[in-house]
Amino acid sequence: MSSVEIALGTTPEISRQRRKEARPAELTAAALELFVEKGFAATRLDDVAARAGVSKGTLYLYFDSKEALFKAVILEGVVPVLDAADSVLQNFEGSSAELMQQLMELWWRLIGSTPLGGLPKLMISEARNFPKVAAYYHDAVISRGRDLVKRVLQRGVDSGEFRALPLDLAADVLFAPMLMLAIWRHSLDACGVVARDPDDYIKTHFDLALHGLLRDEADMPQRKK
Amino acid sequence: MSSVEIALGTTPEISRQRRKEARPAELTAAALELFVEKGFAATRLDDVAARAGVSKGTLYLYFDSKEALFKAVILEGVVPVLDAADSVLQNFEGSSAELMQQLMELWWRLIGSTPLGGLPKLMISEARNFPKVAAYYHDAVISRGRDLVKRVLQRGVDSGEFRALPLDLAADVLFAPMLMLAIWRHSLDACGVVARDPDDYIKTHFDLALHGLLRDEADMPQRKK
DNA sequence: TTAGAGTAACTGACCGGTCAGTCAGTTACT
DNA sequence: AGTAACTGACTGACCGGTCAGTTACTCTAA
Repeated sequence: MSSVEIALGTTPEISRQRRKEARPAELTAAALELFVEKGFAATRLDDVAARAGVSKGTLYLYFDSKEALFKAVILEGVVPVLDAADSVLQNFEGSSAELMQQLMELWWRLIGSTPLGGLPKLMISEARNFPKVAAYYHDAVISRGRDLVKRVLQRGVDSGEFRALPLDLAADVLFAPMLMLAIWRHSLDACGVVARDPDDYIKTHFDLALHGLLRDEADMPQRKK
Repeated sequence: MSSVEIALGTTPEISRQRRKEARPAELTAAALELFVEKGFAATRLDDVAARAGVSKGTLYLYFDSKEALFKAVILEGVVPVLDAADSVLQNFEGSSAELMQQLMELWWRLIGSTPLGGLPKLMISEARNFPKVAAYYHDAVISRGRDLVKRVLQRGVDSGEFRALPLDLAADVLFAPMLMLAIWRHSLDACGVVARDPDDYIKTHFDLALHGLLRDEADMPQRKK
């Protein structure tokens, strides 16, 4: 017994007491993966528990029901990252184009490319089954994210860097390709179909968002034609 | 009995014989709605049958299993529209910008805004549960759609109208906002949250796609600063 | 230091409701 | 009378949720 503890090293308190604190996060992490992979209804709680290394009974020590687990998965996730983004925006010095790029890369690094990147797919799939949770997610994540993008756009418009555009609409349009990239990864890409390179994709998105498809109209007529 | 038939009008063959042909489409239409709303696993076949106005037993006269019904829902849908788009592209005379706008509006009118607009959400949600179906959908719909967009882009590049860009990536980036618009409608929008106006959204997307965010760089320096 | 009482954390067999899938029987048409 | 189309009660597997029992740890007292 005690020999085992010693063999494990200098953290004998890791068992039981300590696990009790870690368990909820372990369980929601396992649940996030499986909900994203299979959907809420098709995920069995036995599997969630097994992936977290416990039995189903233990799961019910920490969450009242499958739905409570789902809520916890959604609620725990993203808010701190939005705070981080907020402060980046606050303190940034430089062009608004650079700022926008920074924020999109931040999002991809901290959310899109991590397990949290499954949340958009999950929320989209289940919104109509859990309208209350969807409403929370909308207020706490979506509209806050949209505001963030809008503020970047406004900053660019104010400085004369960006054209004036309907901010709400432009924010959604500009973020849509990022969301689709994350969604792709957790749906068709995950069953061995494509695999575009995320960095190239983001680069192209950014190039298009800034300059558009058209060749520069101002010097088009001067050249020829 | 026969009085009922007469009362119903001039199509007495509408019952039985005639219905037998119509049934599969009625059932897949009902199934599409419910699969999109609730997801595949959470949809009960009793409900599908009820929405199509028949009993569950009848459903099994036309489809071997729930999974077969799902496949039918996916397979029947979109291919004819892609053919239509193909021929628009073939015969179009005018700028490539106009062509692209035409095709996106066509897509929105014939797919995005109709019940078929739920397919992207459905396929995204279920791809990993039905990798075979996902592979078919990828080949028959996605990569064909992407090729379509790529050909429009190539046309624009050839005529000197568009800048040269990586076509695969640009096609995905440009279509992403359209997909997100359709997905939105069937997830968060459907539980009374937002409701951006689709026409305005598409207009903004198109404006951005062509011109980008930046004010025209060519005459920026000339003006001031 | 250690026996052993006390307890927090965890387990997994079990229960009951739900639902995909079946089929003997019914209905509506020829 | 014959039959194609349809029905809905039924069944068995599955899974969310429960709880009596087990394990691993702590604390106390001799």
